[in-house]
Parts: sequence; structure tokens; C-alpha cells
Amino acid sequence: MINFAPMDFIVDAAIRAVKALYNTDINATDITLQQTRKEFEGQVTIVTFPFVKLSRKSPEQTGTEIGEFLLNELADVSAFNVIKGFLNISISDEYWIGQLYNQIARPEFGVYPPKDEKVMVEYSSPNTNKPLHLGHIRNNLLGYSVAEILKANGYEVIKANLVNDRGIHICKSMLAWQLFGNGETPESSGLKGDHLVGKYYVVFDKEYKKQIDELKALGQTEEEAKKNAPLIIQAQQMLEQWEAGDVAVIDLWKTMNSWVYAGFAETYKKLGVDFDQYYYESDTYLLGKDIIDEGLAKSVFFKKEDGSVWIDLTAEGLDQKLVLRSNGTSVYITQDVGTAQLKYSQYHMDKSIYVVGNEQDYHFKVLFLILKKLGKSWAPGLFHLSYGMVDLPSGKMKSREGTVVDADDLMEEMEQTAKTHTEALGKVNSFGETEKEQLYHTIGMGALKYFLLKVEPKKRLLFDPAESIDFQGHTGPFIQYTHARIRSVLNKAGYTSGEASTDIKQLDALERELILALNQFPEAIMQAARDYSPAVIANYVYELAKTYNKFYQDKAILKDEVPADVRQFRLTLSAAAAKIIKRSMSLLGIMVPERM
RNA sequence: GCACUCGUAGCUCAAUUGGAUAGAGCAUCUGACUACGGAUCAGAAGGUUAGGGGUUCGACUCCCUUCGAGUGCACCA
Repeated sequence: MINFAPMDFIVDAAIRAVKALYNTDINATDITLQQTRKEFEGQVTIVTFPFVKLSRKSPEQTGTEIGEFLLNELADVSAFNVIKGFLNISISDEYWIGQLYNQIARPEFGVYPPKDEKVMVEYSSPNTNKPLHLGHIRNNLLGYSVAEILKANGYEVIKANLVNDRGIHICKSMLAWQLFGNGETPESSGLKGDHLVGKYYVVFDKEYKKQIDELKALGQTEEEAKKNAPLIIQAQQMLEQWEAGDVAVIDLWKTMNSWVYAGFAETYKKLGVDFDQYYYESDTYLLGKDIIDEGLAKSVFFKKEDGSVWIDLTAEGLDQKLVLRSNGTSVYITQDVGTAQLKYSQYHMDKSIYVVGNEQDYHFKVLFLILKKLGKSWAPGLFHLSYGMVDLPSGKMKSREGTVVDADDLMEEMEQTAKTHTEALGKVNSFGETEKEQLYHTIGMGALKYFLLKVEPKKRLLFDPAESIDFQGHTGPFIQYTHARIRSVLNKAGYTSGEASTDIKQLDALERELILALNQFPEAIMQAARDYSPAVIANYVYELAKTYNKFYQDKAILKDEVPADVRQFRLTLSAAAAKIIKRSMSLLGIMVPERM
């Protein structure tokens, strides 16, 4: 059996120590256990300041008393030292060696047993009027990674994509294509479908601006001109026709959306993300009205004289929020109420995560509050995974000003950079062409994904296109390289997994440090899930790779002077490191190569 | 104006959730047995954690306040 809290035996003993010494009952949560800092002797540290009140003795004395107790009680505790309020405990090398062979080296290590709980992770959720950009990449990578992390924690996960396929924005592209497109198609133009549609979105905007200027020249104010420009009026008409089911408009809409979907599919594939369930706003945009009725009956909502329906959230520190227009049609939040219900009715999931940018913080606060007030039993399981915008040095990305970092372009560039780096090192000259292409993709995407995922989701991210993403230091390729190098050693040694344990009894400091790092993998997985933060995994695996590299640099494995049992032991240690690096990276959606 | 989020080395990020002398990478400088793979490793230098006040054994972390940045505050989505 894999033990997911290997240090619990220390906690238990500490509780007994406090009981025996100070006759007080404490809980496991009262004990702060942390890894001992490298500059001190020991591997596990108990913070003993909180017990000083109970012992009425100095921190040093208290620590010493508890230390003595642990030393007597636990066979695996080999020594301790006390510095101020910190009790540093040394655990025997036999324990750590056993931990490696019996826990860490096993395939199930870090795979939590099924929880019998379902989570839906909604992410990506693109508009169908333009191609994906860097902001979408962050969204996609976050969503995918969080889904993988939740799976590793034993959840059943449904990855959902709510496609915003209707509305004025797509009508703008459609109209511009109709007026200026001359029947251009992805085939005829050689453009990827989403880029083609995006091109006409830009055309619309350009022509629209022209009309605005003309109207202003005729004496209209900016505001008037924006409202009166023929193009915007036409686009609005088109939307009405769409809603009325006009066959020609629907046909055009279907055609152009199909172009976009083909383009998205390509981008998603390259990004390495996927979905179990697609929702389309064209199907869901009318949902939610019946729930508004339900809420009216329960007096969660109230109706104004003009017929519009509202919810009053002033008691919660928010405002009054409209949920139904006076003409009876629904608004954005109404749809989301309906879609949330639809999702739940379909899957009965315990949790539902929305991966959406932080500009919608308020929206989700209101949405979740509405569902709670409606008494939905599943409302507490809703969570908005809010992430920061990706900014350029010049500020926000603006599609109209052409400062958007296109997703396809960026991925292409990353592969090119990977190619340049790799060729300069000249280590893979024996690779075939397709093998090389794959490798460049793996490394380029590794650099990009790691760059985006190592930052805490809620923080905003600065991306400087002029400064290429690093391949050295705290980066994806650094970790990939560590993996490739371990694999190389293992291959050279002809190592196969599951080889017999050795009777090694003592550890070198670097070996011990490495086992400790490996041992923290399950905790990192758990913390990443608790915080919905791939950054936890990213930083963990970096630390691990660094620890391995330090070990590797200093300790020979295959050299002649290394005794057979030590060699065998270090191979097991290396194999475990490679495995956990690979698994960690896969939680980030990053592949690791065998050679690079 | 109101609300939310953020502010850590020149730059990009950490800090075991309130614990020890705030750690990494990049950039700069110095070094590594003729490389079990140098996309590596060792070292130097770099900090009043935006400023001020408070809470306590202890604060980057919690509270108040000032400053700065971002976002939101539509019968748009």
C-alpha cells in the first residue's frame, strides 16, 4: 500500500509526547511539520513555539523534552537537535531507503485512489470570430493542467468547452465576408479557417471606423456616428435574422463556424488539449428563463414596473443585478444560470471549475450567489479559477491594433527556436526528420508551457515578444534535459524497472536529499489540487530536477570505482527521479524526451 | 467615485499557508576532474518584501492607512 502521509507517525508521536509530558490533548492540526532547512541537521522539523504555553518552559527545553520522547519511542528517529523553537529530527537512513524501495519506486506512487467525486473543468471557451491568442493559450494550459491534477487526486474529471458561437461579433465577420470577401474560402486563400474569419472581423472594424469618420465629418458626434453607421446597423439586422432562423444567414453562419472549428481543432491539437464535452451558446443562450420564474416564485428575484427582473445583492455588498430584460429576453448571466443547471443535470458533478480570466470576477461572484440563493444544492461546489491577463510590455493585447500574439504563430516560433538551439548543440544528428520535428515540438512547447504555468494563475503575466523565452535555468527544457540525461544513464546501464533492492544501509547527503525531494511528490499533487494551481507542480518539479542534477554532478553511478550495490541503488534512485519528473511534467501537459 | 486583485534582487518568479539568516533563474563576474550528456554544476555580487502604523513569542503572509499598477461597475457577451 502506498502511504500518502508518510510523516504521520511523527505527528502521532508528537501528540503522545505532549500528552505524556504536559498532560494536554492536542490535534494533528496543532502541529506544524516542515522539512528541515538544509543548513541544519535533520529532515523533519516540528515547530515547538506553540507548546511553550503548555510546558511553561523555554522553547529549547520544550523541544528537548519532546525530542527525547520521540527518540525513545520511535525506532526510525535516530537523533534530534533543538534550535530556538525548532525541533529538528533526524530519521534513520534505513527508513529513507525503505521509503524509496517500498513507496517511491512503485508505479502507484503519487496516484491517489479514486475519490468517487466528479469535477467538471470548463476552459478555453473561445469566440468563433477570431483565432486564438496568447491569452487563450494561458487559459487552455491552465484548464488542461488543472484537470490532469484533479485526476491525479482521484477525481473523475469532465473537461468542457463552452463555445461562444453566436452574437454580434460573429455577425460582424459574416457581414464583412459577405460584402468584401469575394467568396474567399480557406481552400482558395490557403488561410487557416479561424484566421480567415478573423481577417474579416478586422475588415469589419476598419470599414466601420471609416463610416464613423465620414459621419463625424458630416457633423455627428462620435456616439451618434457609432450608432448610425450603416455597417453596425446591418450587423444588428443580421443578428436578428439569425435569431429568427433566416435560412441564408444560418447557412453562412454554419459555414463560417465550420471553418473556425477546423482551425481551432488544429490549434488545440498542437497545444495538446482536449475536451470531453462541448457546449455551444447557440444551444444554451435561451436557457435560464424558467429558473428565473422559479426564483420569482421563491422571491429570490423581484420584478420592476417595466417588467424587468432583478436580484438585490446589496446585503452581500454587491449591487442590484438585472437577470431578465423588460422585453422578457435573457442576458448573459441568465444564460450562465441555465447552463450551470444544464451541466449539473447532465453530470451531477460535485465540483464545477470555471477557468475564466479575472475580468469576470464580479460576474462569477454574482452568478454563484444567485445559484446559492436559489437553493441549488450544488452551488457550493462552484469555483471560478480566475487568472490574470497576459500583458505585453506595451500593455494590453489589442486585436484591433495588431498587438495580439497569435497562438499559432507563437507555437511555430517556439519550435523554430527549439530547432536552432538543438542544432547548435548537435546532439541529435542521428535523428530522422520526423523524429527531429517531434523533438522540436516537444522542446518548444515545453518551454512555452512551462513559462506560462510556473506563474501562479491569479498573477498577471508579462510576455515580451522581443525577448525569447529561455531554454536555460528555471525552464521547461532544463527539466526535460534532466530527464533525457537520466534516461541516457539508465539505457547505458541496461537498467529495467523493478530490479532487486540492495542492502545499502547508509546514505550520502545528496542521496538523502534526493529521496526527500521525491518523497514530496504526493504532497505537491495534493497542494496543487487544493489551490487549483499548476504552478505548485511546476515549482516542485524544478526543485526536484535541480536536486537530481546536483546529485548527478557529484556522485558517479556507472564509473568503475562504484561498488555494485551502490551502483544498483543509484540507478533505482535515478529511475525514480526520471519517473516522477515525467509524471509531474505530464500533469502540466508537457512531454519529456528520451534524448535531446 | 465604489468594488476586487496585485506590488518581493536590474528583469522573470519562489517562500512548506503565521515560523529559523526572504530563496531560485536570467543578466554581470569567477571557476569545474580531458563530459556516466556542459540545455549541467560550484561560487561572487545583488533586498528597508512599495511607504507608514498595528496585531504577537514570531509578519512577505493577518488588520488599518497612503502610494502605484491592473480589472470590473450595461436592459453587451
